[in-house]
Amino acid sequence: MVTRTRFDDSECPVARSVDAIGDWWSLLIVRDAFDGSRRFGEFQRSLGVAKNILTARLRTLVAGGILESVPASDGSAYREYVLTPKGKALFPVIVALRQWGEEHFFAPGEPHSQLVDRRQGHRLRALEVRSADGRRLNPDDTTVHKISTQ
Amino acid sequence: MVTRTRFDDSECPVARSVDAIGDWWSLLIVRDAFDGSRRFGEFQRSLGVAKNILTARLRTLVAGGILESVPASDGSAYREYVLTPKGKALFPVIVALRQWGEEHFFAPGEPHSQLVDRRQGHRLRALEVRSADGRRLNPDDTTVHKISTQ
DNA sequence: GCAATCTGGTTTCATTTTGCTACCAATAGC
DNA sequence: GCTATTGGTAGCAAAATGAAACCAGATTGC
Repeated sequence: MVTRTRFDDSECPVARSVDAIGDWWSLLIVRDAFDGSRRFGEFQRSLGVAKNILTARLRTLVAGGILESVPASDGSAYREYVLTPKGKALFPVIVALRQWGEEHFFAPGEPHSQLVDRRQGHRLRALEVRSADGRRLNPDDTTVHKISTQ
Repeated sequence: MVTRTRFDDSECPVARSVDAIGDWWSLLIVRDAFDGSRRFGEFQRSLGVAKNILTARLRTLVAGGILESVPASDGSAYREYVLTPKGKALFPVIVALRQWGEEHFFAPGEPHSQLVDRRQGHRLRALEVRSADGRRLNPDDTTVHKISTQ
């Protein structure tokens, strides 16, 4: 699961990312973690996922360095799952998925949960893909160099 | 598959997005489409996926309005699969996944494919989550309003 | 114009993953 | 101590996945 080299495409960063979080539950677990869920039971109630599946996903995410298992913050003997820096770096991915979903899966005016700026309570600005010198880029303005040495 | 209300979380845009593209192959198909793949055989060779699975995924993506089946651009009788506007709107998602992958799954100097600005051949700027008034936001600077009427 | 090949699938079947339910040990509350 | 909650595991049925064989229509070579 963690090292799943199913095809010869592994020099692509997108493929490695998808390998790490590209299944139905993992992304939603990460989303819940951003929303403040920490405990096994919180994830389980929020997602309605079977417990054995949740166990497996949490283990994979911990093994992948996306979540970390830490002592519970309430002083009890239980554990909590919190995002590592690597996990927090998924923020733009979650925001991108959220904005795409808002735009394409809800009728105008249809209610949905909303991610807002804590300071002002406003919706976020739409993500923009930009060049190194700051121009806004559309898909057609970019191209993939097959291999590069960073 | 298209309407898979597996849990009561469907007012969340992230969940609907993940429902549409959140499996291993769909995101990679979309990535390939951004990279210029159009034909069944191109996707199949690029991904190494079983043909029956690819058939199913392409059908789901077309049904979801992400890809569109159009007559082949070379004048032959075959079909091609191209991104719809809704599919092209996934660009920030793919870029976010790519940048996260570059950052966390490659050793410094390890070669990988790279998405570059076509005009200058430079790497893209890292995506930034910003508030409506332009401040850069970290995960902790945001919060989720459970329900909102757009 | 005919055979050979290529494209884009479908079918079949074995394997893997998922998900539901029941169960269970350790902890917490009282 | 007794009971409820937390955080799992075990067993099993159903669904998804994947490999391989097969196939029809389009295209190419000659």
